[in-house]
Amino acid sequence: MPTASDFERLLRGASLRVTAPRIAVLSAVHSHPHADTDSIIGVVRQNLGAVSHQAVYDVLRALTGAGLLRKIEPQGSVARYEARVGDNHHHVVCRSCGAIADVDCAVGHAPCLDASDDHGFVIDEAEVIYWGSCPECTTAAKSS
Amino acid sequence: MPTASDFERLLRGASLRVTAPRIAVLSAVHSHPHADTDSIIGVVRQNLGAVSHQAVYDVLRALTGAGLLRKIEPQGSVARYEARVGDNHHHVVCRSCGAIADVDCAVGHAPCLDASDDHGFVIDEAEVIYWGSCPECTTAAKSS
DNA sequence: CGTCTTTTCTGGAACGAGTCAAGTTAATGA
DNA sequence: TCATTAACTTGACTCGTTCCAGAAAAGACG
Repeated sequence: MPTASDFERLLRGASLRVTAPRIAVLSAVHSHPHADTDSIIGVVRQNLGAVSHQAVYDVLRALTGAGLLRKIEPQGSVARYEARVGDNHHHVVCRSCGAIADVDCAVGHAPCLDASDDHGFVIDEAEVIYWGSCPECTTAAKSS
Repeated sequence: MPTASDFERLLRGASLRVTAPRIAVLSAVHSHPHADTDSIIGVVRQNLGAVSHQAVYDVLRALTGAGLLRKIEPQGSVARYEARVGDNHHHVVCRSCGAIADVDCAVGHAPCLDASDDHGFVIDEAEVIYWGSCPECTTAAKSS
């Protein structure tokens, strides 16, 4: 678990000003991976007291733009953020409860970039979402 | 290009009532793949005259639920629909203009279902979105 | 340390895709 | 043809997100 000064270094490294809300948001996302904006606002307020939702939205956008956070938004879900960046990993999403888990890239380190016919597109990233049922929901479904 | 009676057959096959709005929506999605809801409403109204947006939303949900349409919603885009269903194909999306093209599954017929570590999830579908730049935007970027 | 400039934060209003609810219309099947 | 029930219309409304204008704070410079 990184400390406040780690986050400060991250921010400076991205030439972003160091502010309490930014540290708090970074910390919240690190400790709550895949959290939606509302939860992040909640966690930030627990640590800092009153912070406007606007500030959190701005911070999230700034950090996402700087590559410090990654935004994911599976179908039917609101925007979620995670702190694991730069390692091209993917996600499993549970159809019934919406739980999200990380999955490393299946076939090696970054092979998903091959499409069979790219229609002339220059592809720079492949985003994969696996849909299914999480262990809890699978168990619940069987026992019913 | 399927005809109205083809669509009628599709609807009956899914035990759905055959109504003008449904035929019009099916037809619109077939002729405008990857169209967003608003465009679909526009096309449907061109063919039928007044149709409430609510009706189109209902129809889209019913048809998606019945497996006659597929809903896709890449990040930063509104919901889009397509009529190619059941063949597990994927999409390339242009980062700058939002263009979408179909891509067949890369590694064979349905291999994407393997994740390296599934965390106990039971996976039934892999959804892949390739991000990049379409031919037009690539050319435009180079020449500038 | 104090001032200036720039960026960020606050609070509130606004936006837009999508949903809800109640009543009417029309497709289906007997 | 009639009853049943699914589908459509209308209009208000929710909710995540963004925009705006002014106030506050951070970093730069003398």
